[in-house]
Amino acid sequence: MAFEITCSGNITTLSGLKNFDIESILECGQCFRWDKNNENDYTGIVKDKAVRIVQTKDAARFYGCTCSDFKEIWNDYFDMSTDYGAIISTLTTNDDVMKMAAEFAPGIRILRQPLFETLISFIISANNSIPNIRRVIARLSKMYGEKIDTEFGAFYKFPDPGVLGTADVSEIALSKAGFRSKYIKKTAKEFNENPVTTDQLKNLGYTGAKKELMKYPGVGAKVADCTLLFSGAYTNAFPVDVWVKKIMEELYLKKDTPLGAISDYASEKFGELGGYAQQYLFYYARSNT
DNA sequence: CCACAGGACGGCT
DNA sequence: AGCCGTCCTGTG
Repeated sequence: MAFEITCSGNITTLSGLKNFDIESILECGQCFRWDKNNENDYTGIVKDKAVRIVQTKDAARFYGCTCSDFKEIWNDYFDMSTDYGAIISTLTTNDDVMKMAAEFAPGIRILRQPLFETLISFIISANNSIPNIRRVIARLSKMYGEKIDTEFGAFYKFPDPGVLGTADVSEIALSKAGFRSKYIKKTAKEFNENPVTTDQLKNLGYTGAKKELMKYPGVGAKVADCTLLFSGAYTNAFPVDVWVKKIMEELYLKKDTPLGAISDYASEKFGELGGYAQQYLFYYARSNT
């Protein structure tokens, strides 16, 4: 690995980081459960592990994180084994648009998040705003997730499929998920009765995995692509939402290009790196338009 | 009061 | 197969 790890009890420090900017990573729309305490200072929970991360330049300190926690959870979650410098280098060759987008936020990384949490989170994201998505997920976790107390606050685990799958839709609706409440319940129920793993999705191939996810109620092409990308299953997944549609039409294509045509173009142009390209473009579009 | 937000669904043709 | 009205909730 290119960076160095120093462990001291409950604190793990990374130094010599490249292409790692905690704000870009946590606020580029791929995750919804991190809270900003200060500049470059975030707390969050993944599975049953809560952590506080404070970054200064090319170093990041993880509080509430032992060396084995980092190796078991966070190293994979933050995709630390991937060389983002090489990805940017490939994407920006002969492509001034990608050059501009990647230079805007070279510290973005694609998180490898738990599959069920990612699936439900992006069902909630349909026709919804990020602040509202965050509130709904926080309420569901508090209602149905196990409480985890730490030195830097209380956290709630993301609910298990069995719990969400057996809850009443009217009760789930108290989270303000609206018309998505019935999708949350049904998808959780189906997932619990027939669990799917990231490895199983990888064995299906991208197209097969996407079709499999689209069997769940509330999951269309965009939600399926987000789930495949942000759970670490397929880096070629290229979610096309209104922002990506807009900037792809503006910078590469022309107005009123159908969603499917944008997907095809991205697949042809970016290939296996489509997901990374999507994040640079998305973050650039959201921040500059 | 109305428009619209980081889509999916169902009922049309 | 493609088009289009509708859908909870929060914000402007």
